[in-house]
Amino acid sequence: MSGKIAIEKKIIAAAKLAVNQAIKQNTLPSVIIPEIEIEVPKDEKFGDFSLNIAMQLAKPMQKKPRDIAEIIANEITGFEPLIEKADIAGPGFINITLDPIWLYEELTRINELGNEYGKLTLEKPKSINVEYVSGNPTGPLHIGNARGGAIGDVLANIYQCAGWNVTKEFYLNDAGNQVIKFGESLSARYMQLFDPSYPFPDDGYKGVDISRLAEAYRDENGDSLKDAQKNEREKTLMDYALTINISNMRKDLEKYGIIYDVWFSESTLHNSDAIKDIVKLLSDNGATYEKDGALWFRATDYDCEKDEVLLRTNGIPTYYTADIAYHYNKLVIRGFDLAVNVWGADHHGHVHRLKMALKAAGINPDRLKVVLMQMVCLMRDGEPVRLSKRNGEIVTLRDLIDDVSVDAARFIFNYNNATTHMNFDMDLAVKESNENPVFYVQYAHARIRSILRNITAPQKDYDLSVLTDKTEVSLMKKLADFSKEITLAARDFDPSRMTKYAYDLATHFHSFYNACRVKNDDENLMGARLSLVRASGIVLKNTLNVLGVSAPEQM
RNA sequence: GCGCCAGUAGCUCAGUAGGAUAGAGCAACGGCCUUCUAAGCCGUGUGUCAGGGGUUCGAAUCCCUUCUGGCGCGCCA
Repeated sequence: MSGKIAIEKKIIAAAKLAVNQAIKQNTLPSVIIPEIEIEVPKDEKFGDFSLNIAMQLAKPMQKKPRDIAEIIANEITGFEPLIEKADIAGPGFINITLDPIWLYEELTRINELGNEYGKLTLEKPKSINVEYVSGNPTGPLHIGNARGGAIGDVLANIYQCAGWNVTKEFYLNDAGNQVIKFGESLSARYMQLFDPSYPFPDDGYKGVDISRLAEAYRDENGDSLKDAQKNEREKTLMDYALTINISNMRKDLEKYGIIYDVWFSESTLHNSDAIKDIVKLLSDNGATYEKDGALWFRATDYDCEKDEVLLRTNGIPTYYTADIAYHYNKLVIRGFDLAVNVWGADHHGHVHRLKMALKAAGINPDRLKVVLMQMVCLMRDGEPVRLSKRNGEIVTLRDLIDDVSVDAARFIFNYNNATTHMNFDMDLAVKESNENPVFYVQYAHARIRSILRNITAPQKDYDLSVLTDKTEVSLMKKLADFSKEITLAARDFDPSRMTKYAYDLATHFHSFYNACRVKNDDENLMGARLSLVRASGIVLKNTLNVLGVSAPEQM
């Protein structure tokens, strides 16, 4: 444990002791003490940390908050040597100013730990499965998958950094209606190569990629399927095309910086007893009934609007059933402590249903966390680009990373909260100009590396207490925030915290760079500043690693 | 109709478990390189936090309600 979290814990402990001491000495009345909160004030003139405990105690103690604050402030310095002073301000805040020595110690720690700095270690690491993108293999990955990929991959990295055992997983929807439709579409396009009037199914996939796959099969294998049974033709073309599509998805995702630990096929659930087992479990728990020849889940018993079909009249399980079996596999059979899914917001209706089915299966629904992300609106020439999957007009992940650097795409997709509708400006992203925040951050890193290349100083212990400039102090404070940012990003399932932190850190570094010259006649000052530059490089690079964005040596 | 997400500066968005005077970037204007990367820094101003109630020492943040936008409510996935 290092950084700001450790310091905050120390201050909270001291505050607790101070309150108890005052109660013991009868200077404050004896009441139940709420959990003590600590925060960093926005304005630096209010000190390093701020406590609001006096305001919270005002009511139960029936005293003025400022009076309580004064008593606590007088006691607290005696319980924690790092506290330089404790002031009272405003309605009753206790503002804590620390001895800056903690910042110098933190700087030393960063430089000692390097790549390992900020990584948390848990006594009992929990296991987490992060599932993201998870597209249908019936077509190429699109721009929405690109956002989900960036969010999920970074989220997984954050948990890794926070000390969890992480599995990155892709759920391949290679079963069900859409795959059958895929086969029918391929078959029709294949037949049209020989007879242009051959009918195409109304609800078929109209994308050009389908025609290309049919052509590719003909070019490789000739016209032998022309006279085959329809079923056989569909099956053969489907298997052929799925293999190609899945391999392309894998390649595109790797290019995008995403490497999965597990590719999980939905078809394995159908081909094993997994679905049968989950249906039996739900039935044994009394959560199902038969109606109209289908098997239903009593979702209305679990706070849902309506019941849901598990097995259709024709005996084929629905997507929902497969998904329940899949999550049973994750949480029970493979035993992950937590399953996190990144889904498009258009699937939000499915979240509660799935959780309730898990509950009916005897699993705590809180062990499933779904991160919903809003749709991406693609902008070109200042106008929204209308996309229609039905007509085959989509912008693919491959198109995107052919135009935009992977670094820019991953950073921009994580720059906003997942909950915000996002405008992705193609022109801006292609421009790769300084309007793009990722270049600002990478430039800071390149600058750091450049300084370290140009200036060398003998290895020795410098007196870091000469780092007193306003920009130096706030940069050191920002560096110490790293592990707290990881903790909060993990707590809130919010990867956008890390891009914001990276941007903020870059700003603090640039300000320092402009205010303080590293190269210096004062040997100690130069050495101390080099330590700060080196530490900034380490933390910035560690942050970029979590984001899966490169940290360039020069630009 | 019911449900989920959102509404903050001209635009794109932050706002840290309710905290002190609501902030960045872009756009506009002015300053800073004979010295470590000017893809940078510093300064100048902008708000009915969608509207209305409530909760309390304190609300952009929590609750209720109205309005606006996006999405969902299939024996599709």
